[in-house]
Amino acid sequence: MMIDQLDARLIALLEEEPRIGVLECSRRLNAARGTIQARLDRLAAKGVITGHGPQIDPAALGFDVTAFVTLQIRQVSGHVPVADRLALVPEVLEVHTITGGGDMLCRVVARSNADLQRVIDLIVDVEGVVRTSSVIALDTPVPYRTLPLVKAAGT
Amino acid sequence: MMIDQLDARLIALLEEEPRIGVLECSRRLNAARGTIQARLDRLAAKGVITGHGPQIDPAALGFDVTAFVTLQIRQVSGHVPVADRLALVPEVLEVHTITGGGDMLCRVVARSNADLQRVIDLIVDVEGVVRTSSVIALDTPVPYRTLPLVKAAGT
DNA sequence: GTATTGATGGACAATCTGCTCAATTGCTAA
DNA sequence: TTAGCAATTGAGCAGATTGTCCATCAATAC
Repeated sequence: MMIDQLDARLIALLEEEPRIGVLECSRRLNAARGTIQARLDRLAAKGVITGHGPQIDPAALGFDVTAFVTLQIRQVSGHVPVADRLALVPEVLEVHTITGGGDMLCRVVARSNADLQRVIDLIVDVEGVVRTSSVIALDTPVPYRTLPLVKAAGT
Repeated sequence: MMIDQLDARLIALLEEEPRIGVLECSRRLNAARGTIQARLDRLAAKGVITGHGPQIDPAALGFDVTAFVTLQIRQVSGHVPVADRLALVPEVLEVHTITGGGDMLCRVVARSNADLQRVIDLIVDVEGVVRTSSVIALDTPVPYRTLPLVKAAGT
């Protein structure tokens, strides 16, 4: 879907100050309230904006350790049942299937390095998982963001 | 930081239906409005809730391809300048330093596989980057989520 | 016994929302 | 050029929500 400058500025504005309402947005962007409302509805309808939920920092909850676990699975049964099992582990935040022989990559968090071992054991125990290899994220110089992308996409 | 059941239910509620306000939350959770407001303020103050901005789906903007690029950097100058340069690329959504010899892992998106080549070239061109190896995310059986973690953390 | 913290219920004015309407603008196609 | 369509605009309205007070109360810590 194509978005224009107004959309991009709207998203950027909401990203920076989410508390402001539609009316305030319209004032800041020099547009009518109806326009802003229409834009937001469209962006939501097209799936660009998937939600407005609160963003949670796992580290603030005590899950200081983030790791990326690459796992090799048995090809026989496919990856769906494996993904379903992985989804049951709360510490698994994200699962992707990736190129390179039906393997998967998942992002996990844990309370400590020792706790990470427990989480990894949970993953290894999943039926169909053959082997895992994990790397620990030491630091996150660039935390997840989409703003630059949105600005770049705004035509 | 410790959170209790009420906090967890509050976050879960907002995650599922972000549009509802504080008042509606208090009704659904059988608590006073002031309580909910205080909880939200505290969660925000403690850094558990980092923001309420709109969540953007890069795929809906035309960035259908997601890849994870592991990169090896020259140790000499450290990773900070490299991260700074990577942050300038809009398609780079996230950068971590990881275990395994000062390497980095970044998540990138692109409009197509051909476009991914362009993005990777941008990364390779960054001063200090020695080599890259990337895996493409074919599917995402479990998209990024924190809800199960929050529920598990709620004491 | 006495602070302290968090929860509660109530109140107020000011503001915002959802919704509708009619007029206007900008752009496309005939 | 002109007709037509989609988007934008400005305006209005009733109802709901917000921010911000306050006094009270229960549980906990000192």
